[in-house]
Amino acid sequence: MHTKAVRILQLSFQTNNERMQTRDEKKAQTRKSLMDAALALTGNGSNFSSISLREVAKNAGVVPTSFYRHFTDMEELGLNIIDDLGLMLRKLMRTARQSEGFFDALARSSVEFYANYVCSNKNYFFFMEQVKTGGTPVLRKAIRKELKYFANELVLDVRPLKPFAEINDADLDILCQLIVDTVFENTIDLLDQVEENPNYIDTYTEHTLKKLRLIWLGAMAWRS
Amino acid sequence: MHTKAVRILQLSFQTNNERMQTRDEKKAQTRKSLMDAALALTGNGSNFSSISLREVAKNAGVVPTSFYRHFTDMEELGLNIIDDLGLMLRKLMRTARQSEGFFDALARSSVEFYANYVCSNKNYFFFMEQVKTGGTPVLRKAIRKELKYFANELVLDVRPLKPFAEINDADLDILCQLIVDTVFENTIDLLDQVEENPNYIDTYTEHTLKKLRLIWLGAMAWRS
DNA sequence: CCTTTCAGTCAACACTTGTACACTAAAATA
DNA sequence: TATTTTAGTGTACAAGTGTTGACTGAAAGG
Repeated sequence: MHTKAVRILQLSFQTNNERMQTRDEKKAQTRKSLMDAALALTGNGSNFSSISLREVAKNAGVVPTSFYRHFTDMEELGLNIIDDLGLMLRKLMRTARQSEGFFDALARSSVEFYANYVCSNKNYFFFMEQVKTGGTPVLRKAIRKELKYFANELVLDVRPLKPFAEINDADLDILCQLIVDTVFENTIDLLDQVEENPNYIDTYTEHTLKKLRLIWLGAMAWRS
Repeated sequence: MHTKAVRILQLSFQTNNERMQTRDEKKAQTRKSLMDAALALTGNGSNFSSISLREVAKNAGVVPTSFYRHFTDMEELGLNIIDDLGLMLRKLMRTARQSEGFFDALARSSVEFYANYVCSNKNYFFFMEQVKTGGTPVLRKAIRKELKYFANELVLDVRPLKPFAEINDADLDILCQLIVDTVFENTIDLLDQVEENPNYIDTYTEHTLKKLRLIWLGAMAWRS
Protein backbone atom coordinates (compact mmCIF):
# COMPACT_ATOMS: atom_id res chain seq x y z
CA MET A 1 0.00 0.00 0.00
CA HIS A 2 2.68 2.37 0.97
CA THR A 3 4.65 1.33 -2.09
CA LYS A 4 1.72 2.14 -4.30
CA ALA A 5 1.35 5.57 -2.82
CA VAL A 6 5.00 6.25 -3.49
CA ARG A 7 4.61 5.16 -7.09
CA ILE A 8 1.67 7.44 -7.59
CA LEU A 9 3.68 10.31 -6.22
CA GLN A 10 6.52 9.52 -8.55
CA LEU A 11 4.16 9.29 -11.47
CA SER A 12 2.49 12.57 -10.84
CA PHE A 13 5.86 14.14 -10.39
CA GLN A 14 7.02 12.84 -13.75
CA THR A 15 3.79 13.99 -15.32
CA ASN A 16 4.61 17.55 -14.46
CA ASN A 17 8.14 17.24 -15.70
CA GLU A 18 8.03 15.45 -19.01
CA ARG A 19 4.83 13.57 -19.62
CA MET A 20 4.34 10.38 -17.71
CA GLN A 21 4.99 7.27 -19.77
CA THR A 22 5.16 3.59 -19.22
CA ARG A 23 7.83 1.63 -21.03
CA ASP A 24 5.45 0.44 -23.75
CA GLU A 25 4.12 3.93 -24.32
CA LYS A 26 7.60 5.27 -24.74
CA LYS A 27 8.47 2.51 -27.18
CA ALA A 28 5.35 3.15 -29.20
CA GLN A 29 6.28 6.78 -29.27
CA THR A 30 9.76 6.21 -30.71
CA ARG A 31 8.28 3.80 -33.18
CA LYS A 32 5.96 6.52 -34.35
CA SER A 33 8.87 8.94 -34.54
CA LEU A 34 10.65 6.55 -36.89
CA MET A 35 7.63 6.18 -39.14
CA ASP A 36 7.01 9.92 -39.11
CA ALA A 37 10.64 10.57 -39.96
CA ALA A 38 10.42 8.24 -42.94
CA LEU A 39 7.22 9.91 -44.09
CA ALA A 40 8.70 13.37 -43.65
CA LEU A 41 11.68 12.41 -45.77
CA THR A 42 9.53 11.00 -48.58
CA GLY A 43 7.28 14.03 -48.38
CA ASN A 44 10.36 16.18 -48.74
CA GLY A 45 11.27 14.90 -52.16
CA SER A 46 13.36 11.85 -51.33
CA ASN A 47 12.31 8.51 -52.65
CA PHE A 48 11.38 6.01 -49.99
CA SER A 49 13.56 3.32 -51.49
CA SER A 50 16.62 5.50 -51.35
CA ILE A 51 16.23 6.69 -47.80
CA SER A 52 18.73 5.14 -45.46
CA LEU A 53 17.98 3.59 -42.12
CA ARG A 54 20.47 6.02 -40.63
CA GLU A 55 18.72 9.07 -42.02
CA VAL A 56 15.46 7.88 -40.59
CA ALA A 57 17.01 7.23 -37.22
CA LYS A 58 18.71 10.62 -37.16
CA ASN A 59 15.48 12.41 -38.07
CA ALA A 60 13.68 10.50 -35.37
CA GLY A 61 16.27 11.68 -32.86
CA VAL A 62 17.54 8.21 -32.16
CA VAL A 63 20.77 6.31 -32.70
CA PRO A 64 20.87 4.06 -35.82
CA THR A 65 21.12 0.79 -33.94
CA SER A 66 17.97 1.65 -32.06
CA PHE A 67 16.04 1.20 -35.27
CA TYR A 68 16.34 -2.57 -34.91
CA ARG A 69 14.37 -2.56 -31.69
CA HIS A 70 11.34 -1.65 -33.80
CA PHE A 71 11.80 -2.93 -37.34
CA THR A 72 14.13 -5.44 -38.91
CA ASP A 73 14.27 -3.50 -42.11
CA MET A 74 13.23 -0.41 -43.99
CA GLU A 75 10.80 -2.60 -45.87
CA GLU A 76 9.12 -3.68 -42.67
CA LEU A 77 8.81 -0.05 -41.66
CA GLY A 78 7.23 0.60 -45.04
CA LEU A 79 4.71 -2.16 -44.51
CA ASN A 80 3.76 -0.66 -41.18
CA ILE A 81 3.21 2.72 -42.78
CA ILE A 82 0.97 1.03 -45.31
CA ASP A 83 -1.04 -0.47 -42.48
CA ASP A 84 -1.58 2.99 -41.04
CA LEU A 85 -2.46 4.28 -44.46
CA GLY A 86 -5.02 1.52 -44.82
CA LEU A 87 -6.68 2.55 -41.58
CA MET A 88 -6.72 6.17 -42.69
CA LEU A 89 -8.29 5.32 -46.01
CA ARG A 90 -10.99 3.22 -44.42
CA LYS A 91 -11.83 6.00 -42.02
CA LEU A 92 -11.88 8.43 -44.91
CA MET A 93 -14.19 6.14 -46.78
CA ARG A 94 -16.55 5.73 -43.90
CA THR A 95 -16.89 9.50 -43.62
CA ALA A 96 -17.29 10.04 -47.33
CA ARG A 97 -20.00 7.43 -47.44
CA GLN A 98 -22.29 9.41 -45.23
CA SER A 99 -23.71 11.41 -48.08
CA GLU A 100 -27.02 11.06 -49.87
CA GLY A 101 -27.95 10.99 -53.55
CA PHE A 102 -25.40 9.96 -56.08
CA PHE A 103 -23.95 12.35 -58.41
CA ASP A 104 -24.24 15.95 -57.45
CA ALA A 105 -24.13 15.15 -53.79
CA LEU A 106 -22.14 12.00 -53.09
CA ALA A 107 -19.55 12.43 -55.78
CA ARG A 108 -18.91 16.11 -55.26
CA SER A 109 -18.70 15.96 -51.53
CA SER A 110 -16.59 12.81 -51.67
CA VAL A 111 -14.07 14.23 -54.07
CA GLU A 112 -13.86 17.52 -52.23
CA PHE A 113 -13.39 15.69 -49.01
CA TYR A 114 -10.77 13.46 -50.52
CA ALA A 115 -8.82 16.37 -52.00
CA ASN A 116 -8.72 18.17 -48.68
CA TYR A 117 -7.81 15.01 -46.88
CA VAL A 118 -4.89 14.48 -49.24
CA CYS A 119 -3.66 18.01 -48.74
CA SER A 120 -3.67 17.71 -45.01
CA ASN A 121 -1.91 14.37 -45.05
CA LYS A 122 0.55 15.12 -47.80
CA ASN A 123 3.31 12.89 -46.55
CA TYR A 124 1.16 9.82 -46.44
CA PHE A 125 -0.06 10.35 -49.94
CA PHE A 126 3.38 11.17 -51.31
CA PHE A 127 4.48 7.91 -49.80
CA MET A 128 1.57 6.04 -51.28
CA GLU A 129 1.95 7.38 -54.80
CA GLN A 130 5.63 6.73 -54.68
CA VAL A 131 5.47 3.20 -53.41
CA LYS A 132 2.46 2.19 -55.51
CA THR A 133 4.62 1.91 -58.59
CA GLY A 134 8.12 2.54 -57.34
CA GLY A 135 8.45 0.46 -54.19
CA THR A 136 9.77 -3.04 -53.87
CA PRO A 137 7.43 -5.69 -55.25
CA VAL A 138 6.31 -6.53 -51.71
CA LEU A 139 5.40 -2.93 -50.94
CA ARG A 140 3.73 -2.45 -54.32
CA LYS A 141 1.55 -5.46 -53.69
CA ALA A 142 0.63 -4.21 -50.23
CA ILE A 143 -0.54 -0.86 -51.59
CA ARG A 144 -2.54 -2.46 -54.34
CA LYS A 145 -4.26 -4.65 -51.82
CA GLU A 146 -5.46 -1.54 -50.03
CA LEU A 147 -6.78 -0.02 -53.22
CA LYS A 148 -8.55 -3.23 -54.08
CA TYR A 149 -10.20 -3.20 -50.69
CA PHE A 150 -11.33 0.32 -51.44
CA ALA A 151 -12.82 -0.72 -54.77
CA ASN A 152 -14.58 -3.69 -53.20
CA GLU A 153 -16.24 -1.47 -50.65
CA LEU A 154 -17.38 0.77 -53.41
CA VAL A 155 -18.99 -2.21 -55.11
CA LEU A 156 -21.01 -2.88 -51.99
CA ASP A 157 -22.12 0.74 -51.84
CA VAL A 158 -23.09 0.94 -55.43
CA ARG A 159 -24.59 -2.47 -56.06
CA PRO A 160 -28.06 -1.64 -54.72
CA LEU A 161 -28.38 1.55 -56.77
CA LYS A 162 -30.82 1.38 -59.67
CA PRO A 163 -28.53 2.13 -62.61
CA PHE A 164 -26.27 -0.77 -61.70
CA ALA A 165 -28.92 -3.45 -61.82
CA GLU A 166 -28.06 -4.08 -65.45
CA ILE A 167 -24.38 -4.67 -64.72
CA ASN A 168 -23.09 -8.07 -63.70
CA ASP A 169 -20.71 -8.59 -60.80
CA ALA A 170 -17.50 -8.91 -62.77
CA ASP A 171 -18.20 -5.77 -64.75
CA LEU A 172 -19.18 -3.87 -61.65
CA ASP A 173 -15.82 -4.77 -60.16
CA ILE A 174 -14.07 -3.29 -63.14
CA LEU A 175 -16.22 -0.20 -63.04
CA CYS A 176 -15.41 0.43 -59.41
CA GLN A 177 -11.75 -0.17 -60.02
CA LEU A 178 -11.89 2.44 -62.74
CA ILE A 179 -13.53 4.91 -60.41
CA VAL A 180 -10.99 4.33 -57.67
CA ASP A 181 -8.06 4.52 -60.08
CA THR A 182 -9.39 7.72 -61.56
CA VAL A 183 -9.57 9.38 -58.18
CA PHE A 184 -6.14 8.21 -57.09
CA GLU A 185 -4.42 8.56 -60.44
CA ASN A 186 -3.89 12.30 -60.34
CA THR A 187 -3.21 12.57 -56.64
CA ILE A 188 0.49 13.04 -57.29
CA ASP A 189 -0.42 15.91 -59.60
CA LEU A 190 -2.53 17.43 -56.87
CA LEU A 191 0.32 17.09 -54.40
CA ASP A 192 2.92 18.56 -56.72
CA GLN A 193 0.90 21.46 -57.99
CA VAL A 194 -0.84 22.49 -54.82
CA GLU A 195 2.53 23.48 -53.37
CA GLU A 196 2.98 26.29 -55.87
CA ASN A 197 -0.64 27.09 -56.49
CA PRO A 198 -2.86 26.51 -53.47
CA ASN A 199 -6.13 26.62 -55.37
CA TYR A 200 -5.12 23.85 -57.73
CA ILE A 201 -7.22 21.83 -55.34
CA ASP A 202 -10.31 23.22 -57.07
CA THR A 203 -8.97 22.38 -60.51
CA TYR A 204 -8.30 18.84 -59.37
CA THR A 205 -11.78 18.56 -57.93
CA GLU A 206 -13.50 19.85 -61.05
CA HIS A 207 -11.45 17.68 -63.41
CA THR A 208 -11.97 14.58 -61.34
CA LEU A 209 -15.67 15.25 -61.08
CA LYS A 210 -15.95 15.57 -64.83
CA LYS A 211 -14.21 12.26 -65.27
CA LEU A 212 -16.47 10.60 -62.75
CA ARG A 213 -19.54 12.06 -64.37
CA LEU A 214 -18.35 10.66 -67.65
CA ILE A 215 -17.88 7.24 -66.14
CA TRP A 216 -21.24 7.58 -64.48
CA LEU A 217 -22.95 8.34 -67.78
CA GLY A 218 -21.16 5.38 -69.29
CA ALA A 219 -22.37 3.12 -66.52
CA MET A 220 -25.97 4.21 -67.10
CA ALA A 221 -25.69 3.14 -70.72
CA TRP A 222 -23.91 -0.10 -69.91
CA ARG A 223 -25.48 -3.51 -70.46
CA SER A 224 -23.46 -6.46 -69.27
CA MET B 1 44.53 9.30 -102.68
CA HIS B 2 46.99 6.71 -101.55
CA THR B 3 46.21 7.59 -97.94
CA LYS B 4 42.53 7.10 -98.56
CA ALA B 5 43.09 3.65 -100.03
CA VAL B 6 45.07 2.68 -96.95
CA ARG B 7 42.30 3.91 -94.70
CA ILE B 8 39.74 1.90 -96.57
CA LEU B 9 41.90 -1.17 -96.18
CA GLN B 10 42.25 -0.53 -92.47
CA LEU B 11 38.54 -0.03 -92.14
CA SER B 12 37.59 -3.23 -93.88
CA PHE B 13 40.14 -5.04 -91.80
CA GLN B 14 38.68 -3.74 -88.58
CA THR B 15 35.23 -4.62 -89.79
CA ASN B 16 36.16 -8.27 -89.83
CA ASN B 17 37.75 -8.13 -86.43
CA GLU B 18 35.40 -6.30 -84.14
CA ARG B 19 32.94 -4.11 -85.93
CA MET B 20 34.37 -0.97 -87.44
CA GLN B 21 33.67 2.11 -85.43
CA THR B 22 34.56 5.73 -85.56
CA ARG B 23 35.18 7.52 -82.32
CA ASP B 24 31.71 9.02 -82.18
CA GLU B 25 30.08 5.69 -82.86
CA LYS B 26 31.99 4.09 -80.06
CA LYS B 27 31.03 6.88 -77.69
CA ALA B 28 27.39 6.58 -78.64
CA GLN B 29 27.65 2.86 -78.00
CA THR B 30 28.96 3.23 -74.46
CA ARG B 31 26.35 5.85 -73.80
CA LYS B 32 23.69 3.39 -74.81
CA SER B 33 25.31 0.72 -72.62
CA LEU B 34 24.98 3.04 -69.65
CA MET B 35 21.33 3.75 -70.35
CA ASP B 36 20.60 0.08 -70.95
CA ALA B 37 22.37 -0.85 -67.75
CA ALA B 38 20.21 1.60 -65.80
CA LEU B 39 17.08 0.24 -67.45
CA ALA B 40 18.11 -3.34 -66.79
CA LEU B 41 18.62 -2.56 -63.13
CA THR B 42 15.24 -0.87 -62.76
CA GLY B 43 13.62 -3.71 -64.67
CA ASN B 44 15.24 -6.10 -62.24
CA GLY B 45 13.43 -4.76 -59.21
CA SER B 46 15.71 -1.96 -58.11
CA ASN B 47 14.31 1.50 -57.87
CA PHE B 48 15.84 3.98 -60.24
CA SER B 49 16.43 6.54 -57.53
CA SER B 50 18.40 4.09 -55.43
CA ILE B 51 20.67 2.83 -58.17
CA SER B 52 24.21 4.08 -57.84
CA LEU B 53 26.28 5.58 -60.58
CA ARG B 54 28.87 2.89 -59.88
CA GLU B 55 26.41 0.05 -60.33
CA VAL B 56 25.36 1.46 -63.65
CA ALA B 57 28.95 1.85 -64.77
CA LYS B 58 29.84 -1.66 -63.69
CA ASN B 59 26.86 -3.15 -65.52
CA ALA B 60 27.81 -1.18 -68.60
CA GLY B 61 31.29 -2.67 -68.43
CA VAL B 62 32.94 0.65 -67.82
CA VAL B 63 34.85 2.31 -65.02
CA PRO B 64 32.81 4.64 -62.77
CA THR B 65 34.65 7.81 -63.74
CA SER B 66 33.83 7.15 -67.36
CA PHE B 67 30.21 7.89 -66.56
CA TYR B 68 30.99 11.59 -66.45
CA ARG B 69 32.05 11.62 -70.10
CA HIS B 70 28.38 11.05 -70.91
CA PHE B 71 26.20 12.40 -68.13
CA THR B 72 26.80 14.76 -65.25
CA ASP B 73 24.38 12.94 -63.08
CA MET B 74 22.03 10.01 -62.68
CA GLU B 75 19.21 12.47 -63.13
CA GLU B 76 20.53 13.55 -66.50
CA LEU B 77 20.77 9.93 -67.54
CA GLY B 78 17.17 9.55 -66.45
CA LEU B 79 16.09 12.49 -68.56
CA ASN B 80 17.78 10.94 -71.57
CA ILE B 81 15.95 7.69 -71.02
CA ILE B 82 12.72 9.66 -70.90
CA ASP B 83 13.60 11.22 -74.24
CA ASP B 84 13.99 7.77 -75.74
CA LEU B 85 10.77 6.71 -74.12
CA GLY B 86 9.04 9.70 -75.68
CA LEU B 87 10.22 8.69 -79.13
CA MET B 88 9.06 5.13 -78.54
CA LEU B 89 5.63 6.24 -77.42
CA ARG B 90 5.18 8.50 -80.41
CA LYS B 91 6.12 5.71 -82.77
CA LEU B 92 3.75 3.40 -80.93
CA MET B 93 1.01 5.95 -81.27
CA ARG B 94 1.60 6.45 -84.97
CA THR B 95 1.24 2.72 -85.54
CA ALA B 96 -1.80 2.34 -83.36
CA ARG B 97 -3.48 5.20 -85.15
CA GLN B 98 -3.58 3.36 -88.42
CA SER B 99 -6.80 1.61 -87.60
CA GLU B 100 -10.31 2.33 -88.79
CA GLY B 101 -13.63 2.61 -86.95
CA PHE B 102 -13.65 3.53 -83.33
CA PHE B 103 -14.61 1.08 -80.82
CA ASP B 104 -14.42 -2.52 -81.82
CA ALA B 105 -11.56 -1.86 -84.19
CA LEU B 106 -9.46 1.07 -83.09
CA ALA B 107 -9.74 0.52 -79.39
CA ARG B 108 -9.26 -3.23 -79.41
CA SER B 109 -6.34 -3.25 -81.77
CA SER B 110 -4.76 -0.29 -80.01
CA VAL B 111 -4.97 -1.83 -76.59
CA GLU B 112 -3.75 -5.20 -77.81
CA PHE B 113 -0.91 -3.54 -79.56
CA TYR B 114 -0.06 -1.49 -76.52
CA ALA B 115 -0.09 -4.49 -74.19
CA ASN B 116 2.25 -6.42 -76.44
CA TYR B 117 4.47 -3.44 -76.85
CA VAL B 118 4.73 -3.05 -73.10
CA CYS B 119 5.62 -6.69 -72.66
CA SER B 120 8.40 -6.55 -75.19
CA ASN B 121 9.84 -3.36 -73.73
CA LYS B 122 9.38 -4.20 -70.08
CA ASN B 123 12.37 -2.29 -68.82
CA TYR B 124 11.27 0.96 -70.36
CA PHE B 125 7.82 0.67 -68.90
CA PHE B 126 9.05 -0.39 -65.49
CA PHE B 127 11.19 2.70 -65.57
CA MET B 128 8.31 4.85 -66.64
CA GLU B 129 5.85 3.62 -64.03
CA GLN B 130 8.47 3.94 -61.35
CA VAL B 131 9.57 7.44 -62.21
CA LYS B 132 6.09 8.76 -62.97
CA THR B 133 5.29 8.97 -59.28
CA GLY B 134 8.53 8.00 -57.58
CA GLY B 135 11.24 9.94 -59.38
CA THR B 136 12.65 13.30 -58.50
CA PRO B 137 10.28 16.20 -59.20
CA VAL B 138 12.22 16.97 -62.39
CA LEU B 139 11.87 13.44 -63.70
CA ARG B 140 8.22 13.23 -62.68
CA LYS B 141 7.49 16.40 -64.58
CA ALA B 142 9.30 15.09 -67.65
CA ILE B 143 7.24 11.92 -67.70
CA ARG B 144 4.01 13.77 -67.26
CA LYS B 145 4.90 16.03 -70.15
CA GLU B 146 5.15 12.96 -72.36
CA LEU B 147 1.78 11.69 -71.23
CA LYS B 148 0.24 15.07 -71.83
CA TYR B 149 1.63 15.06 -75.34
CA PHE B 150 0.03 11.68 -75.81
CA ALA B 151 -3.33 12.96 -74.62
CA ASN B 152 -3.09 16.01 -76.86
CA GLU B 153 -2.51 13.85 -79.91
CA LEU B 154 -5.53 11.83 -78.95
CA VAL B 155 -7.59 15.00 -78.87
CA LEU B 156 -6.59 15.71 -82.45
CA ASP B 157 -7.54 12.20 -83.50
CA VAL B 158 -10.86 12.23 -81.80
CA ARG B 159 -12.03 15.79 -82.36
CA PRO B 160 -13.45 15.18 -85.85
CA LEU B 161 -15.46 12.12 -84.81
CA LYS B 162 -19.20 12.65 -84.63
CA PRO B 163 -19.89 11.79 -80.99
CA PHE B 164 -17.45 14.45 -79.85
CA ALA B 165 -19.09 17.33 -81.64
CA GLU B 166 -21.12 18.05 -78.52
CA ILE B 167 -18.08 18.28 -76.28
CA ASN B 168 -16.16 21.53 -75.88
CA ASP B 169 -12.39 21.72 -76.06
CA ALA B 170 -11.66 21.83 -72.36
CA ASP B 171 -13.87 18.85 -71.67
CA LEU B 172 -12.40 16.90 -74.54
CA ASP B 173 -8.96 17.46 -73.05
CA ILE B 174 -10.12 15.96 -69.80
CA LEU B 175 -11.77 13.06 -71.57
CA CYS B 176 -8.60 12.24 -73.44
CA GLN B 177 -6.54 12.53 -70.31
CA LEU B 178 -8.88 10.04 -68.68
CA ILE B 179 -8.45 7.63 -71.55
CA VAL B 180 -4.67 7.88 -71.52
CA ASP B 181 -4.53 7.54 -67.74
CA THR B 182 -6.78 4.51 -67.83
CA VAL B 183 -4.55 2.75 -70.31
CA PHE B 184 -1.34 3.60 -68.47
CA GLU B 185 -2.69 3.22 -64.97
CA ASN B 186 -2.58 -0.54 -64.78
CA THR B 187 0.56 -1.01 -66.78
CA ILE B 188 2.53 -1.78 -63.64
CA ASP B 189 -0.02 -4.47 -62.87
CA LEU B 190 0.44 -5.91 -66.32
CA LEU B 191 4.21 -5.89 -65.89
CA ASP B 192 4.11 -7.51 -62.46
CA GLN B 193 1.56 -10.17 -63.20
CA VAL B 194 2.64 -11.17 -66.66
CA GLU B 195 5.89 -12.48 -65.19
CA GLU B 196 4.10 -15.23 -63.29
CA ASN B 197 1.14 -15.70 -65.56
CA PRO B 198 1.92 -15.04 -69.23
CA ASN B 199 -1.69 -14.80 -70.34
CA TYR B 200 -2.50 -12.04 -67.91
CA ILE B 201 -1.97 -9.93 -70.96
CA ASP B 202 -5.44 -10.99 -72.14
CA THR B 203 -7.01 -10.13 -68.81
CA TYR B 204 -5.40 -6.72 -68.94
CA THR B 205 -6.64 -6.19 -72.47
CA GLU B 206 -10.20 -7.20 -71.67
CA HIS B 207 -10.39 -5.14 -68.50
CA THR B 208 -8.93 -2.09 -70.16
CA LEU B 209 -11.29 -2.44 -73.08
CA LYS B 210 -14.27 -2.58 -70.78
CA LYS B 211 -13.12 0.57 -69.06
CA LEU B 212 -12.64 2.32 -72.36
CA ARG B 213 -16.03 1.19 -73.59
CA LEU B 214 -17.53 2.60 -70.45
CA ILE B 215 -15.80 5.91 -70.99
CA TRP B 216 -16.87 5.80 -74.59
CA LEU B 217 -20.49 5.31 -73.65
CA GLY B 218 -20.16 8.15 -71.20
CA ALA B 219 -18.74 10.40 -73.88
CA MET B 220 -21.67 9.67 -76.18
CA ALA B 221 -24.05 10.83 -73.49
CA TRP B 222 -22.00 13.90 -72.61
CA ARG B 223 -23.18 17.44 -73.26
CA SER B 224 -20.68 20.15 -72.46
C1' DC C 1 53.56 12.57 -90.37
C1' DC C 2 53.11 15.00 -86.40
C1' DT C 3 50.00 17.20 -83.16
C1' DT C 4 45.83 17.59 -80.82
C1' DT C 5 41.67 15.72 -78.82
C1' DC C 6 39.34 12.98 -75.73
C1' DA C 7 36.85 8.29 -74.16
C1' DG C 8 38.21 5.40 -70.91
C1' DT C 9 41.58 3.98 -66.92
C1' DC C 10 43.64 4.08 -62.34
C1' DA C 11 44.39 5.43 -57.67
C1' DA C 12 42.92 8.04 -53.97
C1' DC C 13 39.77 10.90 -51.10
C1' DA C 14 36.31 11.75 -47.65
C1' DC C 15 31.82 10.07 -46.67
C1' DT C 16 27.83 7.24 -45.86
C1' DT C 17 25.99 2.87 -45.50
C1' DG C 18 24.04 -1.55 -42.75
C1' DT C 19 24.97 -4.30 -38.96
C1' DA C 20 27.42 -6.70 -34.90
C1' DC C 21 28.58 -6.44 -30.11
C1' DA C 22 29.05 -4.99 -25.51
C1' DC C 23 27.15 -1.69 -22.44
C1' DT C 24 23.84 1.26 -19.45
C1' DA C 25 20.07 2.80 -16.89
C1' DA C 26 15.58 2.63 -15.87
C1' DA C 27 11.12 0.25 -15.92
C1' DA C 28 8.76 -4.22 -14.96
C1' DT C 29 8.40 -8.13 -12.26
C1' DA C 30 8.52 -11.25 -8.55
C1' DT D 1 13.64 -5.08 -2.15
C1' DA D 2 16.35 -7.58 -5.31
C1' DT D 3 16.26 -9.41 -9.95
C1' DT D 4 15.25 -9.47 -14.64
C1' DT D 5 14.06 -7.28 -18.97
C1' DT D 6 14.89 -4.18 -22.48
C1' DA D 7 14.83 0.54 -25.19
C1' DG D 8 18.35 3.18 -26.33
C1' DT D 9 23.70 4.21 -26.53
C1' DG D 10 28.51 3.97 -28.22
C1' DT D 11 32.12 2.00 -30.71
C1' DA D 12 33.79 -0.38 -34.55
C1' DC D 13 34.22 -2.34 -39.19
C1' DA D 14 33.94 -3.76 -43.86
C1' DA D 15 31.72 -2.37 -47.96
C1' DG D 16 29.93 0.89 -51.01
C1' DT D 17 29.21 5.79 -52.36
C1' DG D 18 30.22 10.32 -55.55
C1' DT D 19 33.94 12.95 -57.27
C1' DT D 20 38.90 14.64 -57.81
C1' DG D 21 42.96 14.73 -60.73
C1' DA D 22 46.64 12.95 -63.39
C1' DC D 23 47.48 9.51 -66.96
C1' DT D 24 47.13 6.64 -71.53
C1' DG D 25 46.53 5.31 -76.15
C1' DA D 26 44.33 5.52 -80.17
C1' DA D 27 41.42 8.15 -83.41
C1' DA D 28 40.87 12.79 -85.76
C1' DG D 29 42.74 16.64 -88.05
C1' DG D 30 46.20 19.77 -89.97
